Amino acid sequence: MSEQKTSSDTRDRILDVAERLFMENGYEATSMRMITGAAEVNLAAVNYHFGSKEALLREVFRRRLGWLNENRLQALDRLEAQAGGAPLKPSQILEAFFGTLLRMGEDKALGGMTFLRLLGRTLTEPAEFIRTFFAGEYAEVIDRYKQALYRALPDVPQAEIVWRLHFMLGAMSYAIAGTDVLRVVTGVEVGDLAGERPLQDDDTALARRLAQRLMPFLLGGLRAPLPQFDEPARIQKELPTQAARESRPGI
Amino acid sequence: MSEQKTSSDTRDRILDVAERLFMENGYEATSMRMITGAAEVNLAAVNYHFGSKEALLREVFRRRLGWLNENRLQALDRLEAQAGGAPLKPSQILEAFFGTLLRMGEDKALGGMTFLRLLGRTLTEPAEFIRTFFAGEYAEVIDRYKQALYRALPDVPQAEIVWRLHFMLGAMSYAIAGTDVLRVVTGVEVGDLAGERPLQDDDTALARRLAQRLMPFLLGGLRAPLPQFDEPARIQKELPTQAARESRPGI
DNA sequence: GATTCGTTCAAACGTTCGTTTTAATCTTAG
DNA sequence: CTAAGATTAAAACGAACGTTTGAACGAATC
Repeated sequence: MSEQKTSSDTRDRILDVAERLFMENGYEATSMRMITGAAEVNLAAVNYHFGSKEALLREVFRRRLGWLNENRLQALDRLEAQAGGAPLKPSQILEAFFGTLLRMGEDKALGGMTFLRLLGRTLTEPAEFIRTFFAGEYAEVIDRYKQALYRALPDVPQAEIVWRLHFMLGAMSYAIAGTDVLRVVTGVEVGDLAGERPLQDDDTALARRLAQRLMPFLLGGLRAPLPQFDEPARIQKELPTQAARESRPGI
Repeated sequence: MSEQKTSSDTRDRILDVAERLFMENGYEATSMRMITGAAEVNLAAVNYHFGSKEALLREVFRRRLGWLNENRLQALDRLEAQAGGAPLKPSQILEAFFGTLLRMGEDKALGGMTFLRLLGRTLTEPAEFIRTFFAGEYAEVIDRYKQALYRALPDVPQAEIVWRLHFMLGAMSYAIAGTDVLRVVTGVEVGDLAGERPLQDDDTALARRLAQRLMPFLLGGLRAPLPQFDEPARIQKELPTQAARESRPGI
């Protein structure tokens, strides 16, 4: 029961370095020797402290996602308590979900933009153990927020809400992961491209600006008119079936 | 057997198999032996026909992106000719850009959803040779469409348009790549999750449904109200500076 | 029939991978 | 201090990686 409270310096240095290198190179292209070399620890230290490379990646995420999803649930709890049973506004829900994440990008102690970029890229990684891990980590949060959106938008078919949640996750995921792509390929900053003043290489400013621009976009997409189908007419409004059995990864 | 191998038979089988395996496993996690084994060709055939594994990946994309971006430019040419000098409607521009792509998902001869998923996933891969390749392939198309959007939305700061283009690419990229993630992790189809009738395992239907739902979302996001900045006031409308020096990957 | 040339083949190349082993070192409670 | 356990160090493991080699094949050309 008593956790070993070693708080090993080696352990934390490995996690910090792995977080950065996985972000820069991807999981497969990052070798144990690159990690232990950059962290200035022995090669065997990773297997000693974490067991395997896969377990290392999981731990890199666990220490961040634990905080993230806990705070997301708390934010939703707070909003629902304030509303006193009434449905929330979509903007409140998005702010709680995406705002909590984007605030991590401004805080170096929570991983900063390094972790956000890693997360954005890893969500599209096809490796099975990664998808399984994310599905488990996100199951509760996604389900809670989906239910909140169902209540907030009672006139929108639930299938449509699921799709749009999917789209929103993608916009944010790619926007985060892509800013670095842009930087590397072009050598300029996103805001800089269209004439804005350049960013100091301060991730805090990037995270804040990203949040300010992403939120209106997501809200506009979420509340867009429903699509017109060219297929034979079919029921647009589904029952709130308990089909919420699924769990899926999201950012 | 009467089946006769033409000189390009091996080459095409390698490309088709590589396209599928890169999509399923990612570039790094797909070995030459997996590819040549599944294609039932000799291990050395890849290096003989393409030169290297990197060159193989580039060729997998080149044969599809050539068609895609050519058709995108033609679609834009057609619209601009019809408009006779007047700005296009944002919906027309999005339809030309994203619609052309999504139509590839409905056509097996153009790669179908397999290629779309591969594209969506590869765009976030951090390997330098991949980013460099995409930047070159997309430079002209992105620039043309960006200019069209500038003209279509003269009151929106160009920096904002660049950001929103970025968001739209992300929503589409992740939506495509994610449908398979969803299928594998949960064993159910996206539309199925919220009570819709299940899809026959027909990628054509998935591509069409995706397009019908994505387009209103993107349009809603593109036309959303501009963000309010909490930073000191600064100029919102930039000059059409020739900062269009950059080229960047997009889906 | 012999020659040529593009293609396929089996085998091996050297390197790097994640992991394991065994010993040395550090930390700390009795 | 000493014994015991936790951590680090150095070296090696077998497997898999992308690539190269040199010979064999097959269908045209002379």
